Amino acid sequence: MSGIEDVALRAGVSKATVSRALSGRGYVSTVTRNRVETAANELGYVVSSNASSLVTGRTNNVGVIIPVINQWFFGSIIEGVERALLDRGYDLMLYNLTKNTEARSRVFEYFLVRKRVDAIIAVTLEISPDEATSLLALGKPIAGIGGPLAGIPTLSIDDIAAARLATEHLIALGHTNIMHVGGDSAELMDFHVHSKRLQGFRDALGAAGLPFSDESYMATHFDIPGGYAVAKQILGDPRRRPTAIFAAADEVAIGVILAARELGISVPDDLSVIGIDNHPLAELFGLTSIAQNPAKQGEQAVDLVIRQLETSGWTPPSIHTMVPAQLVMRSSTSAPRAGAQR
Amino acid sequence: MSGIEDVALRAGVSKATVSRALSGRGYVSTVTRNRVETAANELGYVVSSNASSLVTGRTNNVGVIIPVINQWFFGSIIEGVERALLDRGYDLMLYNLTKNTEARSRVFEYFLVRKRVDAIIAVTLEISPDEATSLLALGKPIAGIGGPLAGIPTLSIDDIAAARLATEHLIALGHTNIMHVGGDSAELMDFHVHSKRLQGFRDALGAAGLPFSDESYMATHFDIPGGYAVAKQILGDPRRRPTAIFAAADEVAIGVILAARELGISVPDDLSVIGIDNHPLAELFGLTSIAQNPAKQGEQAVDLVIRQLETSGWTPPSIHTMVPAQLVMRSSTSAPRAGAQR
DNA sequence: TCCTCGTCTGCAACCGCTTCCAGAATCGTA
DNA sequence: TACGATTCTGGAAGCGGTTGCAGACGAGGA
Repeated sequence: MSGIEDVALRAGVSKATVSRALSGRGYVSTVTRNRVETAANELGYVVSSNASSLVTGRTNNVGVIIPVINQWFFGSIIEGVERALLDRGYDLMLYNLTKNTEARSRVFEYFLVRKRVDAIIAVTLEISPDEATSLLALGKPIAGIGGPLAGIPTLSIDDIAAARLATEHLIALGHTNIMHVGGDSAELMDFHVHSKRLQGFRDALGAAGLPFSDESYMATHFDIPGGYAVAKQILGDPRRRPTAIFAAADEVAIGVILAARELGISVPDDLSVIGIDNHPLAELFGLTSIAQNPAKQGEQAVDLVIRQLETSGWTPPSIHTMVPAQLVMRSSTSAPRAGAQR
Repeated sequence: MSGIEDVALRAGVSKATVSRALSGRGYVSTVTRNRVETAANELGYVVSSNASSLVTGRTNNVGVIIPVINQWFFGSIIEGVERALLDRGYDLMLYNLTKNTEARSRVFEYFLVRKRVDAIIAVTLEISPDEATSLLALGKPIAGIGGPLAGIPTLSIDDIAAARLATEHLIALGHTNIMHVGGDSAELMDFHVHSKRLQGFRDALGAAGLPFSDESYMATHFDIPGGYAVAKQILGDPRRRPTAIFAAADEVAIGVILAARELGISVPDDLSVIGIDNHPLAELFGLTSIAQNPAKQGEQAVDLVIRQLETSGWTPPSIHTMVPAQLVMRSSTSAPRAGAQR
């Protein structure tokens, strides 16, 4: 492990010049730069990011706080963030923030604080006021996916609009008896999501003059088994069965489709199903969906914090940005069978 | 941002004593320690891990190199690794090593080298000899999940045994016409996996005196659509249809089940299906499987590197360790229908 | 010709902590 | 009482870089 001194010796220059040559800061003549570079290569020299960080105050790390890893939406975000960070020369430090309060407070009180990250990306964080305060108190660039979160710039699809879009699609097809299967608010996702998608659903129903009641909505886990379980209940009673179901996520929708198949209910002839996400499995199930792109949201969040880091003085508006989401039509939705309405 | 000097002043001691008091190394009287601690708390002091790393040479980071994030097996590993690392006071630096050669070499030549991690966990790495050399050259503790990998300790289930176990289960039920759907070797997984699971399949067939031919095996993508697509082919021709399919992964197996359902083939009456993983969705599909626990494998890998880091002189044997995998019986396998054999 | 300015380089002072070393204080025991 | 061992503390030297400052040099302008 050779140090900068060794390179300096070998190149016949001072440490300062080596530093300047290698980092590209300050004046260095071309010939000197080349000498330094070859010397560094020959020695296999690589700067100690610790030493460098110590004086510059920059770690070139970005912390990512995320509540779940093993789920399409979250995994995609991580992939997008990771790629974008590496492209810009930053490393990704991953913190899986579960509801486990012990590990949770440890992240806030211990890990994030030790001056190890330059910026933070918080993904669909259900955050307590205290936690928000500690985050802000770090004085570091932050961006959130999900939200809105007071005081920090966030981005996500417009959940209300997406839900409205999905519902309107069903209404436009002629459905009047539509149910919504949404997220359980105890789930570990930004709780706004669930209420907003429900809100969009209600808005669309209202705008079309369709009734909304307690029976129009059921909550479940945000995954395939969750959708399956609740659909088994909903579809079990033929007299109460809707002609269409809007699921708050594709995974839930797929569970619904599986349940319908098991019950001999044809999709879309007897039941139209629509979800949100455009999950990779949507194609296989012919699932009509509202597409969003979590990987891209990750990249955008990276842009937000990196730009803040690299253009001094610039601060993004602490505002919630809506990214677009479009309808992707497939075969799980169609006009209701004639006479199928109650 | 107060430094150690401020704490020293406030506590009326020297920097050296503050350092000792806070790190718990060396002699410090109880009363002094308390004074230092309250001073530190009052100032909200927290050590700069950079400065500390610079002198100790320890970063308290562990790098994780992983080819895929958004898949159950890999996501689970990350979860397990993350939890185990945080428990031990280490941070997780994530490197998603795709086949993209540019990003790939960047990880090897740039990121891993900058003295930013104390150890490395490599997950199912298809690694070139050059890359292996650079990894070893870092001189840092490494552990791998998957493998074996020359020169580094690795761990995984015994793929041959797991495949044999799965196949033997089918044979014990009375099946004689069994097909294997395995991974595409172009896939981004440790290629050993595919060939080993095929090997275990062949071994079991051979041991039972059953024939193996080109028609006994098909390769596909290691996911649900992959299993679905290939099963559509396999099951499309009733005369060639096996009575049982051993899929190399549960996701593939689920794709097979979905295809079978669509073709009106009853599982398990007309077709038994078994997979490997015990994926969370296995339950929903009643899928019999060989269970493995990737999160736990992640924890074990962490143990391997951390122990190496913390007990000086200790080096784990550069050996491949097999972790257990057991049969989980569900409803997707049964004896073949009488007379169903060719 | 002289001066100014931009380019290039080295010296040395840090960045914030850890740790070696030496000296002081306390303690146990001969 | 004396003395070695043990506990406790501070001074100071780094860890490996970056950067402000100043000096040297060549070129262009007055």
